[in-house]
Formats: sequence, structure tokens, C-alpha cells
Amino acid sequence: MSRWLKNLNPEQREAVQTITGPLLVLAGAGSGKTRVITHRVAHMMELSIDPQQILGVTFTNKAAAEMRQRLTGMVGQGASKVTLSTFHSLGLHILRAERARRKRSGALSVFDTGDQLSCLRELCHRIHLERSLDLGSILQRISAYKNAFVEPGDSVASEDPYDEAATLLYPAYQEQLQAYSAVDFDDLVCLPTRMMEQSDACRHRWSDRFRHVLVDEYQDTNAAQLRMLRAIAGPHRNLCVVGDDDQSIYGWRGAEVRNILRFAKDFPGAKTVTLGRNYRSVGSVLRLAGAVIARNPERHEKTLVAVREEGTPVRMVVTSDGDSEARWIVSHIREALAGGRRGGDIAVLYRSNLFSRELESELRAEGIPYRVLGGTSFFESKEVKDLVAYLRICANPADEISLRRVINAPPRGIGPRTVSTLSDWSEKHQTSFYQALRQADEILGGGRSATAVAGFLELTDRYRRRLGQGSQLAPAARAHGRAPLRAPERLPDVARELSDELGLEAQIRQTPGTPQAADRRVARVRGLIDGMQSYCAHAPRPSLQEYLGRIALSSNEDDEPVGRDLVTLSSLHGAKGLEFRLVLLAGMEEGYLPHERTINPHQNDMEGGDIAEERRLLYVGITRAMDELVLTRCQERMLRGRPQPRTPTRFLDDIGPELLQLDDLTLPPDHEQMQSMLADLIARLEG
DNA sequence: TGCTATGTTATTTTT
DNA sequence: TAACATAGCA
Repeated sequence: MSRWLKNLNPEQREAVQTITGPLLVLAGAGSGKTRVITHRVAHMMELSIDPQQILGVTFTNKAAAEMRQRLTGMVGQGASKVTLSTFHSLGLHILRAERARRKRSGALSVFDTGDQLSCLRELCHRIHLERSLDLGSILQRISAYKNAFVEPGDSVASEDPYDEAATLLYPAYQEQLQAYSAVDFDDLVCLPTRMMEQSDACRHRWSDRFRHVLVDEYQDTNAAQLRMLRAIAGPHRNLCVVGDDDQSIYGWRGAEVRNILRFAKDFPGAKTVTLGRNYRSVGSVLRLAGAVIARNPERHEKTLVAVREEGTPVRMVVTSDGDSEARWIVSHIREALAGGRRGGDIAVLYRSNLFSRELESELRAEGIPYRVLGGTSFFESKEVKDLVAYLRICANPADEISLRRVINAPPRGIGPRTVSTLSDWSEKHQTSFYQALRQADEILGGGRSATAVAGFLELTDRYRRRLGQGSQLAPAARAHGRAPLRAPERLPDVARELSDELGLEAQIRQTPGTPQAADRRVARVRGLIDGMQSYCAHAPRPSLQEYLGRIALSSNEDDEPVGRDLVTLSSLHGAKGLEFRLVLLAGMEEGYLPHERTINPHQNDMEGGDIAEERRLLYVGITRAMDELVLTRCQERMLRGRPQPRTPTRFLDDIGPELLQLDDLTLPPDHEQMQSMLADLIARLEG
């Protein structure tokens, strides 16, 4: 027997052993999902399957890195031959490879949401579209069109003003991206998929390259991702997907629970393996989870069986207001720490990141070290984006969004007037904004701003050359061998000098705000450069192109060191895939879970709120707990500066005292409690 | 050009 | 309440 089949339960072994044909692994929370994936890959390698032909797809870099680490621990360096990547970096890889084949080697900018919004804002401005429309809602619709493979220009019949705006803007937006040599996150999945669907040769290149495909968190895939998988795995059908429909919490982002519910229909002959034993949580936690999720319709029917002991009962603690709730949570954490629990074993989870503030100040006051998952990402901070924009301009001068972003940052006398003159000219002459900058002198008729533009171009040209990015701008020179490219200098050195020349740090210190805030921002700039340093040290063939693609697709938590003693604060979404000895779920109230906006959706929200998804969110939260779970809620909470009465979440209606031990701190203590308090007091006085 | 005053609006956010 | 954006003013 292959050594990777030992120490697995029968279902896990079944999943690991099934290596050909479509396979659906329904992996309930805590049922050893990652174990199955890594063992399955190791087992395949044991059977002499070429690791280079194995592809593992995840949603986050973190998950991919974790999987790589576990696999390396099992099979050693052979693990590095397996492709473990996110959907988006896989898409970028395919896109680049296919473009290289077609001799289109120019750079690509990867637009994040901020870049997309800037692009849309510019378009709306240009066509004088009503400014009152919320751009995010339009973008959401464009994203939905893309993922449904609606072509730009296809009409979508709808009366909804947002649908109309999106239909109008979608073609213009897509044209704009093309002109910028840019792709957005959706394109990273859709464009390679379309290439594979339209060309048998292309499709077979990739399905031959990856003859075994595994997908993690399949319940979170959207329609385009399904099509991508179909293209790659269609020919050989060696597709194993792992997921749990009960943990689908990204429907609002286009994830289709349907994908996992209908896997057997999409891939006929698929085998299904259900992992139903939970190794994570004590019985009391698991029974509550089961009771909560059982009331959702449309799911793969399954009951998780506890392997562990019953444990202590789950508590519901009720306090009078938000303040006392936060205080109670922190005091409970303090007790747990005093009782020997490590900070790293404790998490407080909440529906909305807003909640972290109250907890943070309370934790700080108590001197308890913590970390906050989520929030604004490192790469979304202004100072980092600015410096990155310069690098993006070096790699891709067509990237108008980056050009506009920093053309006057730091201020160099190129105001909005100048920018719009140049922009109008480029539009009128059907050329790029960059070309307009090149001809600024004639367009503006000389003058101060023309000189400033020339200075800006001189600066970016100089750094572009230093980074060895000049080739696409001067192909002729290269062909004649007249200007041999100097070996590019090291990226971090150049970036540091760029930052110095721009005076970024001095500028940060000048902008209003506390000195600590300025310190943090300066530290982020330095952190960015340090990141380049370590990228250049570790990447096999470092390049500016690759580096930019990487940071565009990376989140802040990717290589964050995890302190063993830090209490974790996280949104329920951010906690998926994690586990903690002690979990506190805060704000178990109507309007908060389910969220107000799910109960009463805005009229510009794309689809009605999905209450079932909110229930799954609670389920995800509950199932993070290993040993102890405490739910909290309060009776009145400050909302938008006003105190609001709060009622308990509907998801815990009819859940009996055998599942949930109610602890209402707003009631006067009863006789028994009074006695124990007195006993405590006496003991303390005597001790 | 840059600052201040005022108004507006509050999810979740793997990439 | 607090953060952010925009408008209007100096």
C-alpha cells in the first residue's frame, strides 16, 4: 500500500485513491480536506505521475502556499514541481504564455478594483453620464456580464438604470482596457478561457500540460472559472474538486453554489465522496452548527459526525450595549490567557470589520497583543500605489491610469487643466495619453506645464531604461544593435532611488496627520522595497513584469508572519479555513447577522440579499471553534451615532438550552450566582 | 493650488 | 460617529 494511504479514514482514502475521472469531494468543515488534497498529490507522485502535470487551484495565495508547504513536508523538493496557483495567477500565466506564442510580448497591467473605478470614472466623465450613479454597482454588473461571457455590445434588456449604464459602459470600458494594455481580475479568467474555447490547439496545449487538476474551495467558483476548468480538464476529465456547499459565502461576488451542487451533471460519471467525520470541534459546537445549517434548503444533505468528546456547552452571552459586549469579550480573553491558553489559539469573529475598532481599543487598554485580518490591504495604501504606479509606467507606458495617478504626484505643476487638455487631444487624435504627453510641447504650445510634462517623461524614461524596460519602446534600435540594452539594475535599488528622487518620505512627513501615521506610511514604502528585495532574492528569474503581476494578485496576509501569541480579530469571511481553540462570535443580532443590507437590499444592489448565505456565514463561524465557543450579543448598540435597540438573530431561534446556554448579564444575578460571587469574594479576602 | 467647510454614507472583499 | 469626498473659497 502506498504510504500515503495510511492514517486516513475510509472516505479520505477513497478520495485519495481515485485519481482518474471526475471526482467530487464533499468535505464538511474540519473533515481533513487539506489532508486529502495533499495526500492525493503525494499519492499520485508515488504512482509515478509526473508532478509537472499536476495542477492545484486555490482562491488565495495563502492557501496555495500552505498547500505547498505541507506537500514539501511530505515529499520534499519534488513538491516544487507541482503547479499550485490561484485561478488568477494561473490565468495570467496562460495569458502571458499565449501572448508570447503570438509574438505579442508587450507588458500587461493588471488592474485592481481601484484602477477599474478610475477607468470608469474617466469614462463617465467623458460621456457626461449622470454622476449620481454608484460606480461600484456599475462595475459589479460589468463583472457579472464578463463572467457570463456576455460580449461587449450584446444588449441586456432591462429597465434598471444600473443595468442600462453597465450595458452602455461595458464596451467602452473593455476598449479602454485594451488601449491601456491592461486586464482586470475577471479578464484573467475569461480571456484565457475564451482562447482555449476558441482554439483546439490552445486548449490541448493546456490540458496536456496539466493532466491532473485539483480544485480547492470549489463552492466559491463562478461561472467563468467553471468554464476555465472545463477547458483545461475537459479532454482528460481528471478533475477533482473539493468543497463544502455549506461554506459558500461569496455568492455576492458571483460564486455559484450551483457549481458544486451540479458537479455530477457538469461532469457525467463523476464519483462523489463525502467526508463526514469532523476532527476539529467538540460535540457541543458541532451539534449547534448542525442545527443552524440544517434549516437551509438546497444543499447536499450531510451530517457531520463528531470524533471528539462533547466538550463544554456553547454559551450565548447577552450584554446591555456594544461597549459592555467588547469589554466582556476582552475580559473573557484575559481569563482564558490566565488559564493558560495562548493568544494564537483565540479568535473574535464578527460580520463587519467596523466591529474590530471597539475590540482593538479594549485589547490595547488591556495590553493583549492581537492581529486584525482583512481591512485595507498593503498594496491598496496610497503611498504604495503611487510608487507602484511609477513602476507600472516603466513596464507599460500605455497604462493611462497609472500615468494619471502620478503625473502630478508629487506636485510638479501639472494641474487638472493640463491633464484634460492632453487627454482631450489624445481622444481627438485617436491616440494614447502617453503619446499626448510626448507631444505636450506642441499641444500646449510650450509654457510652464509643457516643461513640467517633459520633466515627468524624462524621469520615467530614465527609470524605464534603468529597469531594462526600454525594448518595446525602441524596437528599431534594438534590431540594429545600436543601443544594446544595459543589464537592468536591481529592482529594489532602482526603486529606492526613485523613491528618494521623488522625495516620497519627505512628502509623507509633510502631509497632515499624526507623526505615528506618517511613520506607518513611510514604513509601508520601505516595506514595499524590502518586498522587492526578497522577491529578487527568491524568484528564479526576477523581472519587473513578473513582480508587478505578482503584487497585483497578492493580498496583504500572504507572507505575514503569524505570531503564536496574537489574538486574531477577523470578519467571518476572513476566518474561513482557519481554526481556533476558543472562538468568540460577536454581534449575534438581527441587522448584523443577517446583515441589514441583506434583509433590505439597496435598489442598486444586483440581486436580492441571500439570507441563506448569511446563515452559512454563521455556520462557518461556529465551525472555526475547536474547544470552546461563545456567542455574544447586546440589547442596544450605537449605530451611526444613534443608539438602536437590537434583537437576537433569527438563526438561533428555537435553539434549545441543550444546545445553547443562555447567560444574560443584564439580568440581576440569581440566588445561585450571588452565592458563588460571594464565595469568590470571601476566598479573595481570605487569600 | 491648496486648504477648509460641509455634506454624505455607512457589508462581506479570496484576486 | 467617523471617514471620506466634493465644493467653494482664499
